[in-house]
Amino acid sequence: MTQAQRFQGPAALSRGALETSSAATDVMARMGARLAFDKNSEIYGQDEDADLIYRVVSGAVRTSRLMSDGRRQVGDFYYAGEMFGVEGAERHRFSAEALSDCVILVLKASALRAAVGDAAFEHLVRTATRRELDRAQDHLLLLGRKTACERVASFLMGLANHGRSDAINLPMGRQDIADYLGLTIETVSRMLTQLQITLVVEFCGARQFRVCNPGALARLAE
Amino acid sequence: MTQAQRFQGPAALSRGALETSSAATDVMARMGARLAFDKNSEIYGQDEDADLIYRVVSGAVRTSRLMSDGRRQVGDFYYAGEMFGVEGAERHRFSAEALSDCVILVLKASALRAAVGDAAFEHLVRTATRRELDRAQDHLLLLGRKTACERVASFLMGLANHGRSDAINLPMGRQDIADYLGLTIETVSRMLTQLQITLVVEFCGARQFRVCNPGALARLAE
DNA sequence: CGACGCTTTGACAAACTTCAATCCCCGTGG
DNA sequence: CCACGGGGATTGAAGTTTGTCAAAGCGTCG
Repeated sequence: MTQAQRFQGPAALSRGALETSSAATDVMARMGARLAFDKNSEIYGQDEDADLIYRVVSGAVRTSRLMSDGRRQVGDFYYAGEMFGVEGAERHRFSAEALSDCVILVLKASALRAAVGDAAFEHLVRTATRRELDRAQDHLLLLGRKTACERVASFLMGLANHGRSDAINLPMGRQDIADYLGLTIETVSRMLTQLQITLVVEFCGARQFRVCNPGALARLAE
Repeated sequence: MTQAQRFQGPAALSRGALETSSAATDVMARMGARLAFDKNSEIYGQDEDADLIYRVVSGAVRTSRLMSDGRRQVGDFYYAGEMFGVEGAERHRFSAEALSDCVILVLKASALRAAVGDAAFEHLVRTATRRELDRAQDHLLLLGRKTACERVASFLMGLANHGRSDAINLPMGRQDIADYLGLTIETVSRMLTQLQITLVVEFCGARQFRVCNPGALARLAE
């Protein structure tokens, strides 16, 4: 919350695909603080206490870890409706930053626990941690064994499966994609043009695309 | 347990660094089946039910995931005293294989739960899942952003910190190391000789080494 | 309209992989 | 005890992929 900009009144909930249990969702909407973060501002830092629970209302968030020389690994991206910062740990191992200007619901873990009960809270933490682990393990295979083209294809497919509309928006810049995929922006860019040339996807502007050949994309992503 | 070779009578517990709570450890030793696995045999398969809890008695274990064309990513290695296969999920996302001939304690999760109580069991699963996630996240940075040399150095340092003796044994072959680090065996080999030439480590045979310059190793590993 | 930031493209360099040959243990059998 | 055989490990040379550096293009926002 180091960079919180302003409070906001209650607003309609967005409905993400990876929603948490509705009881916890309701409690967060009712009791949580609605904070606005500017693009690229830090939501929580590496090694900070993990005693808060976050949920994206609007905008998008990335988690990342830095090496001392500035190399960065992006852990994951979170979109409207998704919970983040819940990994069952005392302290965060990654920091979280706003990908774009965004609104985040924040609630103390202890408050949520009191509101929904121990069992429901434990279950929520367990589910969230589990989901983080699953994603990290998929990510491991991607970083360890996939080619640049496969990585980019996997990434686009993940986004495409996430949203349900035809035209898919990229909320993040090339540098964020590159740091997520373990590549450079130039390589990401080249692979994107290659996927366009081969008619797998089509871009209208740098931040919006459509999948033309889902089969080919899936085959490339493995 | 598809490849279990023979049952063994109770034996003294080994004491790994990453031991589970002693209550659970005792229960596993008392109630768990002691199974022997031959080198490279499968302990559990990808997408198998995760209703068993495993603990390495002797030998070592790797978890891995295969792509359809044979590329492999090793998730992690587990040594004597360590628990594995506990990720809080319904099904395993990685398979587990014996790195060497080894003895594994196996117990049904439901039996452990009944024996130690719900709270202790939940805590154990939560802790184990959390540890998996931590390791996966470190691994992510390694695969996404470290050079071949840094990866090998990180790997050797991890092993060195694990054991406490001066001479450290490598229970796995070069192919396993390569698949863990997202490299080829040749690159691993080259980096190992480079680390020897620069007097960071010293090998006596392909499977045993000593850290000569811990500071340099840590610096390389970041 | 102009400036700035982000993205794309190109040429070149470096890192890593591939393929192939050789080496080195290490256990086995004479 | 020593020679032999075999699997894993190392080394070398060449090739491929990806990264680096630099320039140009494109869009957006004052």
